[in-house]
Amino acid sequence: MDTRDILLNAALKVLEEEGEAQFSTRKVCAIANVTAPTLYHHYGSADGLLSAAMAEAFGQFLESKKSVVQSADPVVVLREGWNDYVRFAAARPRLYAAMMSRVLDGADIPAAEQAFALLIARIGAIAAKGRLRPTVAAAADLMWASANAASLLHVTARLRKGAPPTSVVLEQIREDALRSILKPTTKGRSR
Amino acid sequence: MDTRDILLNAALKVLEEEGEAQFSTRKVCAIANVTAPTLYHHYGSADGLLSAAMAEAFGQFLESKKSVVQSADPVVVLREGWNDYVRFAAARPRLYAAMMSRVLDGADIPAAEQAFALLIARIGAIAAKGRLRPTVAAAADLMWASANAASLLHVTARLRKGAPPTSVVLEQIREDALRSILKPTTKGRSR
DNA sequence: GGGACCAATATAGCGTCGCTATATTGGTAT
DNA sequence: ATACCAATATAGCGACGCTATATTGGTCCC
Repeated sequence: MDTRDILLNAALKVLEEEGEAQFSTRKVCAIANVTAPTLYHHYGSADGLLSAAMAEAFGQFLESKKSVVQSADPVVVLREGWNDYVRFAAARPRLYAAMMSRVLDGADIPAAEQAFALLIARIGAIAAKGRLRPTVAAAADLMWASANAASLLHVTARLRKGAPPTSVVLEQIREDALRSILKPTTKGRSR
Repeated sequence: MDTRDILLNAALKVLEEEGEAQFSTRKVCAIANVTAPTLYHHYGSADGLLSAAMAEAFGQFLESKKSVVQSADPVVVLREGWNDYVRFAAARPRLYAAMMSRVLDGADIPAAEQAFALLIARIGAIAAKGRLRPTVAAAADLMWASANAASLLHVTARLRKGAPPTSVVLEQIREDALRSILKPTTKGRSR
């Protein structure tokens, strides 16, 4: 593993274990056993390293979403993608929070846009089968919003008296969103 | 207006106009025409001032929510509260993003907890009329998540090709959430 | 093989950040 | 008047992000 990757992994480790607030170039350099200019040689700035780490996280996550699902039913694919998204946030809450903060800050993260594009493609597949009720764009907004809503419940457990969301609530959010974008066929929710 | 309020307003100005990333004690001090120790005398730390500013924003917002609604129907009250929440995020996206980032960072913000408590109280009023389907806690999670989901659509317009969410999508999110927590009476959604 | 070149890394230090030890002011109570 | 205390200022510390400069260690060309 070359120095560039060592730095990236060190950054991801800090983000995942301590959160963005504790992130610093010095800490990353110490973990990577490298001096400051090395970091700047490879990543240009602290923000550059941060962006690269987020992109890497988003990229890995995207890859897992692409590969895992293998159903012919586009609704199943969409649902599993939703589950993947929320599982990711639940498993690595600090990293998810950092990514969300960056999105909120208005930074453009290519991997995030690719993930959104993948969502649109998957919803397009549903539309192609004539099973979509609203426009693809509206449906994508709805599904994306609902996945983030569910993720937020995981990450902000503390605000809500430390209680993690029940699986019933999570399924409700997911199925509400799915139901509202799908045409009401008899086997609307294939479960 | 005393020095304490001048500092608070300066902080809110920076947050609203430049975002949390540009926030610094020196910048706030410069705007307030005050030196560093004055800030620390009144707020203890940069984080303290930030928290106070968020609390103030949340407090104003909470006050508007308390006062505006005046219906006897608790469902109407809940819906208007939801609308207020989302309108706030849409009108002051940088401030909303900063607040959300702090919640994501795990800080405990009394005003945010009060807002959540108010939500629980309002849902409790619905439960008292026997119109609630799930538990109050589950319903609160659902409504809170859906309001933040809708707010996120406003704030993250850039990620989604710069398109703000359509009012149709926003209403869909809101009514989906309401429908899923209310018992299916004939006049379930009073609209 | 011996320079020429260039990417990679180190040393050292600049400017700014959050924060604080200390001093000075100005009002208030005794 | 004096003592006290809240409020504000001066000045400076340590940690931060970042960079000017120097040194290493390959790789290519002749």
